[in-house]
Amino acid sequence: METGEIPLETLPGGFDLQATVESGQTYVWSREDDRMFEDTLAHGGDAWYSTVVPEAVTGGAPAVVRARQHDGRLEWEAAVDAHDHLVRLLRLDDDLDAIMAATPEDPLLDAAFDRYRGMRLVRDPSFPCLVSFICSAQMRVSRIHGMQERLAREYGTPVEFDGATYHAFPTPEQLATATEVDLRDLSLGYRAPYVARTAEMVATGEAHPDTARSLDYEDAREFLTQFVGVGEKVADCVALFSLDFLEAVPLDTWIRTAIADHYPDCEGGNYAETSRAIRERFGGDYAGYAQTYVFFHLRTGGET
DNA sequence: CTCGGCCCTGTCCA
DNA sequence: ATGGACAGGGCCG
Repeated sequence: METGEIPLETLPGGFDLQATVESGQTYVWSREDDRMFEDTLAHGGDAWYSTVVPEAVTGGAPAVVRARQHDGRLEWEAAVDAHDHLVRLLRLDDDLDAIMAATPEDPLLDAAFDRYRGMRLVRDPSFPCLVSFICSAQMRVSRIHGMQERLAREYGTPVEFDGATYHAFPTPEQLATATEVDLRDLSLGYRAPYVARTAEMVATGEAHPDTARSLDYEDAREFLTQFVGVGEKVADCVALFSLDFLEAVPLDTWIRTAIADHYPDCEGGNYAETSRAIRERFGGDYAGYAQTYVFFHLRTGGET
């Protein structure tokens, strides 16, 4: 096992591991203490979290990475040198101070940024991100998380680490072997055929979410909606949480409520129009950061 | 392009 | 105990 630590005090804008991985933007991390991801962060912030870096990223075997925030450092244990993986997955390369400075002054944004100072966006591997947000339709955080764990256990490559067995998220090829009925048995409900079809599309080479990286933001969102089960909202989630489009603002029910209550002039006739207006209001290039803070602030009972 | 009906399922609450 | 509302949408006509 390799170990290491990343000092956090010099990191611009700081870091909050628990808020980052439990805020509903990523479903590839789990708590080592097996506590569920709840709707609020009730359980203290120095727990160990783990993820399995997929083979598509390592270029070799999937690699278990474990990390916890403790005493001003991000400590890690892994099968490989995990430093670069952690920087990439947890966006430790973002200058959070600069991002907040580039975001307009606004009572709601200020309150949201204050409440979870140090929370960062994530940079998930694209296929797991795509599948988990297809599963997110009309679903709570803890249940989405449960679905992803069942998919990994059932179809993912088992990986031994530190005396325990972990499971990588299934590759497109592995997941494409699942039938709609198989996935309904894992409680995916009406999302089962969407996941099966999308896995098949990626496995056969019909389309890959990474292709959207080379497009302009709005074209990328449009490109991503070709996957079955992916509308504009889910496409925005994949663009923001995996493909580095930090300007993407997923219009979920929480943000729609915030728009109605705080920015009614941003309500356009359709998704694209509203999205453009609120993106502008949130400062443009890093509007997705503002969205994620506001979303989490409101979802966890923040005053409006 | 917009609209409404419909979809699985666990949890919460009357 | 038990039924209806609800939860971070998308598909189809």
